[in-house]
Amino acid sequence: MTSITPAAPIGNRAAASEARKQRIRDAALALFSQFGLRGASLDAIADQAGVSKTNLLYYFPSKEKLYVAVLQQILDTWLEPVRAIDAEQSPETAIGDYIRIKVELSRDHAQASRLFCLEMIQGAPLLREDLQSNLRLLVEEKSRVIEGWIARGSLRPVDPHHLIYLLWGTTQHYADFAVQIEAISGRTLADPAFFEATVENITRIVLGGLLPRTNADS
Amino acid sequence: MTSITPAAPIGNRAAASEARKQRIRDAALALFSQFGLRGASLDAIADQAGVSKTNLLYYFPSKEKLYVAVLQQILDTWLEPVRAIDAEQSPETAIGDYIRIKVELSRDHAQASRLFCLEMIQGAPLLREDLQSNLRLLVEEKSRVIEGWIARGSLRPVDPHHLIYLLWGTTQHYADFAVQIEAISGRTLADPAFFEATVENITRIVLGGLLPRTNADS
DNA sequence: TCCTTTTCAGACCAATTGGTCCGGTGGCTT
DNA sequence: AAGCCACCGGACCAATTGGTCTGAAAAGGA
Repeated sequence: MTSITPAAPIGNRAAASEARKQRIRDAALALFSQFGLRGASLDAIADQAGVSKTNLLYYFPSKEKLYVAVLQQILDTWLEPVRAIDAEQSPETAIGDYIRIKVELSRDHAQASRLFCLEMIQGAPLLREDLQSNLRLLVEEKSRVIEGWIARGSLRPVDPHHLIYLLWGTTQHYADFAVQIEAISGRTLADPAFFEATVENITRIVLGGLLPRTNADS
Repeated sequence: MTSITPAAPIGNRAAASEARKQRIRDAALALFSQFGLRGASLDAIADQAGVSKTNLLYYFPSKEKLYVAVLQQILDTWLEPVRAIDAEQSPETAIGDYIRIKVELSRDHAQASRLFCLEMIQGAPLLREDLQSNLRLLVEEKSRVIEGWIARGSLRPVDPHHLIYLLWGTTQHYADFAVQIEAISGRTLADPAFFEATVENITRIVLGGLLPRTNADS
């Protein structure tokens, strides 16, 4: 409790320990994201992490604690792009940037995206509080930014909530349904051309719309 | 094997039997969609269905068989709206109708949507074949319809695949992430006003786009 | 050096898992 | 009436589960 972690060198001990914990978290993410909290066994996680089950339980005192630890590490990463939305930017660049970053996340942290999705499907028993307070406030804040754009005339009228849901749903889809997408189009976000096409098409639909433009509407 | 099911009256016996099977399937859908294949126990399913575990295993010889039976019942329902897309329709009504039907599905069959999502996240080990053959062909067929619209000038250029993914992802989102949406906006698709707002906003964004219309582009 | 604290693993445990066995019960045909 | 057979449930089983206990290396400070 009163231990002062030595700042500079980080004793070999602590470093190795932290590395082990991270290996365990990574293994847990891989298995939890595939089989869920109840579906993944500690044996399998310990095995994949290359440590004994006892050792795993030494670092994380229970399965649920481990699960929460993994989730927590994800959450911040996930909301970061939302926080970055700024009223000073033009809606074009703000939304365009957001789409690109979210698709990058779907490419680079697909497992995290899937675990988050799993947790939501199950009713988010461990995150509900967080959602109702922090996330809600964040969304309200960004909604006002969007409403500002609309009032200023630089965005056509739309309910900010539904816009945010559409952006979330669309971008997450490329991580969570990667198997389906690969089965259908034979491509993956790992393919740079497909990645760019994804960003480009989503952006074009959301910003420009699908219907041809007549010069007779607002 | 050689039994000929009596067509008209359906003996009390067979009717009760079928009713039981359906109750089991419903219970299985509820629990599988929440905890996944490995996370849901046969005990819990039998309990929720109001039958003994032995009786459940009498109708469905193994857990996996039951799981597949439930999935199969979902698949057709799910692809129905895609099949309905028709080249003769205008893209406006075709896409508008599709969005409305999918949001209705998200409202009325949220559990089915979630189970489908779970299966995808896990890599769809039981559906992979189906995806690579049937679904792929269906998507290719509808892609050509969309390309026809574009060629005809009634739709702005877009990659049909990404358009389909966007529609899937957005509409599914309201079922799979219902908890999140409720935590943030306090509304549910069960609320008719919220349902209409959802359909309306998605349609407006996809068809009309967000950027204000200048009279200086295609 | 000695002693405390951290770190780690093998043996073990009670509970739960998917699934089987056996014995019944009630409807339907002959 | 009689017997066949679809139907159903309680007892049971081997395997796996999350988690504990005991005890020993391996540091690190004195």
